Amino acid sequence: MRIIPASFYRGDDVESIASALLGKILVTRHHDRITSGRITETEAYKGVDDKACHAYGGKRTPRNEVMYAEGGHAYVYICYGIHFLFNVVTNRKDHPDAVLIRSIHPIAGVPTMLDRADKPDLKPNLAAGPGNLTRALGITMDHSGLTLFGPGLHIADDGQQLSNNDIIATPRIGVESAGVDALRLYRYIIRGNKYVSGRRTDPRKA
DNA sequence: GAGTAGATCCTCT
DNA sequence: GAGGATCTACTCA
Repeated sequence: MRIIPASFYRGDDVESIASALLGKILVTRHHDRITSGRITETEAYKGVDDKACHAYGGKRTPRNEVMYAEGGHAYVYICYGIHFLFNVVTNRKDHPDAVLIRSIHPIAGVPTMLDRADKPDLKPNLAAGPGNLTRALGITMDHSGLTLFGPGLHIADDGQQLSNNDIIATPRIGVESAGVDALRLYRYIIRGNKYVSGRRTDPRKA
């Protein structure tokens, strides 16, 4: 198991990076409590040209400033006032691409995750969906701006390989206000994996 | 099993 | 003051 190097995040093809992150291991350590899980669902957000992206049109605010940092940083923000959402910043400095990590398959520290999520036993939704994921892993605004190579937060590769057949691309969730950009196949999930957010309504049906 | 509505509060305009 | 990259419980078939 090795920590993914900075070069992995600094390419300019955020779609490739988003699909390549599937199967990798996301690890957090907080007060010596280690929690980790295999990434099963991601979404690509393609910088200034993507209407669903916080940096669309070059928008730059204190909140999204981290997106303009060099690839390999964590971008965490609060959504709907209650959920933390965890993104991986990609591309070079001043190119604000990001990959939203939506779901993991819990591996290490399951009791800790259950404790944080206030759930009695392990179910597929323990860390499925971006809000549930950050809650289970203990990710908060304190993690925003950190690099993904430190002891408290990193993404590792345990050598597992996924073929193109194992990966499904779908439209992203919850971004219908982004018009045609909402239809782009920028969401990636592992085929047949239970540990994926189970939103039951398709935002495109309307 | 599928669809709907309410909770909740930060950020930006 | 409006809107948002969500989640969960509830209702209905």
